[in-house]
Amino acid sequence: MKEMPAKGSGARARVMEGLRQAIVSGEHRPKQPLYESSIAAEYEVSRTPVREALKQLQSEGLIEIRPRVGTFVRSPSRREIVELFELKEMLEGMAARLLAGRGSVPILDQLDENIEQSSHAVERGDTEEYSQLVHQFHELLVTGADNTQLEVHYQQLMNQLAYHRLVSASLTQPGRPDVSLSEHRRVLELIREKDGFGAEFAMRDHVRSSERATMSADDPLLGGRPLRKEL
Amino acid sequence: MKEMPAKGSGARARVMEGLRQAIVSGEHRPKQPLYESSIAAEYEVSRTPVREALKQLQSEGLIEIRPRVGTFVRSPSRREIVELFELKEMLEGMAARLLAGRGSVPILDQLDENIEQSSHAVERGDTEEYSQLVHQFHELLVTGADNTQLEVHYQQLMNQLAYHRLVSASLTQPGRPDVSLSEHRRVLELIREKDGFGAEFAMRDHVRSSERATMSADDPLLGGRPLRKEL
DNA sequence: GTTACGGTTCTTGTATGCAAGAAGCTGTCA
DNA sequence: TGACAGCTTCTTGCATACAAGAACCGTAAC
Repeated sequence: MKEMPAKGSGARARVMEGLRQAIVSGEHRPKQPLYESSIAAEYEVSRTPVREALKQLQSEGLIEIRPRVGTFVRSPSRREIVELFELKEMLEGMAARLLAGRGSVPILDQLDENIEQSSHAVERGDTEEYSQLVHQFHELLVTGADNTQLEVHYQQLMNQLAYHRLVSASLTQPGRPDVSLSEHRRVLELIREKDGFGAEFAMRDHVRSSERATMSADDPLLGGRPLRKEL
Repeated sequence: MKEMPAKGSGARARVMEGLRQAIVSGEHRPKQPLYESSIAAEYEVSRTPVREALKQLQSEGLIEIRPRVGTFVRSPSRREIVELFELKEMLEGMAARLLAGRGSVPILDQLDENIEQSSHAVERGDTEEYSQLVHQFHELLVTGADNTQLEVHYQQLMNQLAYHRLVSASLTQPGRPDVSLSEHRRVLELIREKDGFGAEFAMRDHVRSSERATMSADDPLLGGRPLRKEL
């Protein structure tokens, strides 16, 4: 009916990308209802592609569809967050080990560059900038592992966590950025030394450390209360 | 239109469950086309719930939808299989470690029982029976870790691998069942001793050992050719 | 005040019709 | 014989109409 081609391929893909972005970024708050008809109107498509997109997002754990009732943005419980961090620890540890085993690849230079920029950001006390660099560091690591399946599961996991929101909150704790940065340095060092298991465990330690910092921080989108009190 | 209630809830759930089972079990062979209209007719529903089910199965990596062309059962490439095993190693290692950390839980007795039965099956040379017990052992381990997120990712991974098919093939190699069983014993032993990291690494070693056996075995559903030659 | 009941109005679930694009076939021409 | 253009016939993609169930609100009885 409408001939607006918009972006890439079909209507469903467009809707899914838009919704996922909106949910992960926090634009759509947890528990918020998502009406098929509203979304359809917003994207100027019919309900059919919207429904298909919603079903896929449900598979990814981002939303919850209660039959004949409604669709809602899902917010992980405290227990789920702990579980997701446990998984994150394994996946990122795996990434570090695999990357160490790949020898010298260009991505290592990007990681060096990241550490360099992070160092400056921390010195300046620019937590917003550092927060993004942290995100990039972890992304580079997982990408550099060169394992597509790992990447897929990792992305799904991170979407559920709405990770960048959490980490931003954790970095406001005094001293946390310095600790975080030195842990990043240590991981990269071991990767450069091709010490696979050393890198894996340094990374796993780092994730646990980051988890502790995150869980004791306040998340502004969860009502500003510490996560440790949520459940 | 038809009032056959069949199983549980809605048409989509029924179709999805049926299709997933058919694909994972090998009833639908790789590369085989799946026509929406045929499936709709088979389940006596319209194309709409079928389409939604297919989209979800695509998210899980079981099928591939080529727009305006058709839907096909996906078969992982050799590279993907290697990647999936690398993930499996981490996830099952994690499960063993978590289970060791839980202390004495009833599931440990089920694992003992499993080892007991496995022992008899191996002695009798009943590889079919042992194959199922292997499957159960790994399932029990992951379930016993008591981490829902882990379970979800694990199940998704195993569905993609069509794991039980692969493992059946690997167990036909002479001596393999004995090695496999003794590795299972070792893992459970370390779990009983509450040695988390010991259990994790014993399990990871076991998965790698199992991977090597699998990759050199013939898979009857992949044309009977060794996987190592596929790509 | 509280509770039970009925109807209204939402929501999502499913069926169906039509459009768009891809693959393959067929006939023609060089 | 080989190649190419056009058509036929498939497929999925999307839009729309209708059905079914859930939540909610108002009313009446206790």
